[in-house]
Amino acid sequence: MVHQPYETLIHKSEAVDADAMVLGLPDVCGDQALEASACCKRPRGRPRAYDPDLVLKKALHVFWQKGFAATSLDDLVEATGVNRPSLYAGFGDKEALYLKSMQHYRQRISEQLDTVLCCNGQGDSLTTIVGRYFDIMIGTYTGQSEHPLGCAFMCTALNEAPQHESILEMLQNTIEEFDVRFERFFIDAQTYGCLSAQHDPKVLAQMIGGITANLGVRARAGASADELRLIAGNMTRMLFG
Amino acid sequence: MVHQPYETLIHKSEAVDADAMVLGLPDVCGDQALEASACCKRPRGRPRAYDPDLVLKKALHVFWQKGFAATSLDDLVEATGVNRPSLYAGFGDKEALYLKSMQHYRQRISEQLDTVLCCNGQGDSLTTIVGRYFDIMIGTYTGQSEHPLGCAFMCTALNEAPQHESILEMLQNTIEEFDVRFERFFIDAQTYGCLSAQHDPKVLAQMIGGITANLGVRARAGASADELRLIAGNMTRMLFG
DNA sequence: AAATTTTTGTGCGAATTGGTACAAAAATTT
DNA sequence: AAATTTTTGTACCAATTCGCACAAAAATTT
Repeated sequence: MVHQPYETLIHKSEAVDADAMVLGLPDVCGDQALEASACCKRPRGRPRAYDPDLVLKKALHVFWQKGFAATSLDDLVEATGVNRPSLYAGFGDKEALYLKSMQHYRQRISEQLDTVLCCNGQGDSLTTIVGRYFDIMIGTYTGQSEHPLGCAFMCTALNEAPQHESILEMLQNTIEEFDVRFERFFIDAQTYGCLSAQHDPKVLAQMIGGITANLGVRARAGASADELRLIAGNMTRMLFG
Repeated sequence: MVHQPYETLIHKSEAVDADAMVLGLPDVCGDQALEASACCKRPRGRPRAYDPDLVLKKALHVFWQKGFAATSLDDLVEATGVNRPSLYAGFGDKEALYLKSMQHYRQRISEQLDTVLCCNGQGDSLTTIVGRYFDIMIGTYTGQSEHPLGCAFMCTALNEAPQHESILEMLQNTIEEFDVRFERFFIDAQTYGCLSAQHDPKVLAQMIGGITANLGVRARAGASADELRLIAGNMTRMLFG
């Protein structure tokens, strides 16, 4: 079996990558992937000349800047330093590579949020925690380039959603994950007495989503991190202050 | 002077179209455009076989669905029924046509909002007016196709902004116009006693922007008009109720 | 009716696109 | 060392891309 990224062939139109992330599956589909993750012993054939995670990071940056459709394989080859057939063998076609890059992005943010978004009633106040959350998002929205790139999901995935079933599903999963995460957070906050029972956690979560969306949009339109922090602060104060 | 859409050649990287809309200039650049708008007498050459506004509307629909980059001129020719050189002569290149289509979209919404977004203290309550605003937006976000297309600006213009100066500027203008409009609305509401002086109109306007963004995103991800109305209602109640 | 002006429509062409065939290379296994 | 397995790199292909040249068509003006 050579040059057959079977993973993408099978799961193409399912919410693979979301599940893959949850299950911790590798996001490379070459033949070396399985054995490499199963055991530390080096696999059989010629070793891969690139670091898959680094490639995904670099690919993400191109997609983030130019969008999915306007990013050519030549762009990706140039940015990653990996030539075309290797990209193909390792990650599947352009769409699969995009999905994996976006999962990379999603997971990176997800891990950051894990360290911050936790309310057990003993740590900082709700507004402090939410403020920290916004700082993280503002950081990713403005810190990728000299020109702020905004939210990768809203700025690139939304555009493709109607034409690419798999991207639409990833988008839906991401929104759902976001909602659930914040709903749980606010429920916890209520049980630990950090938030009055008057508030509806679901609605608050959607509110956070709206503010986040606002920040992501304004960043892409050129707003600086300082401007965004000001906006986020105003919003947070209005909601909880 | 034949087949020279001079308008686009000159103003390419300025915020033409935004100004053009404000000034009421025509969004066709063929040679018949000027005289046709100046006087009702028919211009000199062969008459145009298409209705410019209808073409923009049809072009918008394609851009809205597929995004700017993934929309080919063949798509546009097929959707509008106007062949390639005529599109070119009438509207300029693909980017110019996209900009004009988006201005069409923006103006259409703007006119709808004019009829609703007015607070003189004698009509309906603030929540009623805001509710009507959201109904309009939800209508445009879900009413263009069997599958909801979301917000055309967020879903397509955001994607292109870093690569196309003119699209970025249009985006900035649109955001600015939105903010100003709602800030004024809330200031009026305060002067007429419909809104307590505690609220900051600027922050409230950004809040509305956030909620709107949220709706636009969720629509593109497949949310129905009913779901969106529920969300908008919850948000509105949290802010003003 | 001839001249002029503008739009239309066919058809093309240079460039770019995504994807792949195939042999060489680099590792492990026997 | 020979065989096997996997990745790499060159080169290429068919399809599509955007934009335009040029003549025919349809109107007004002289």
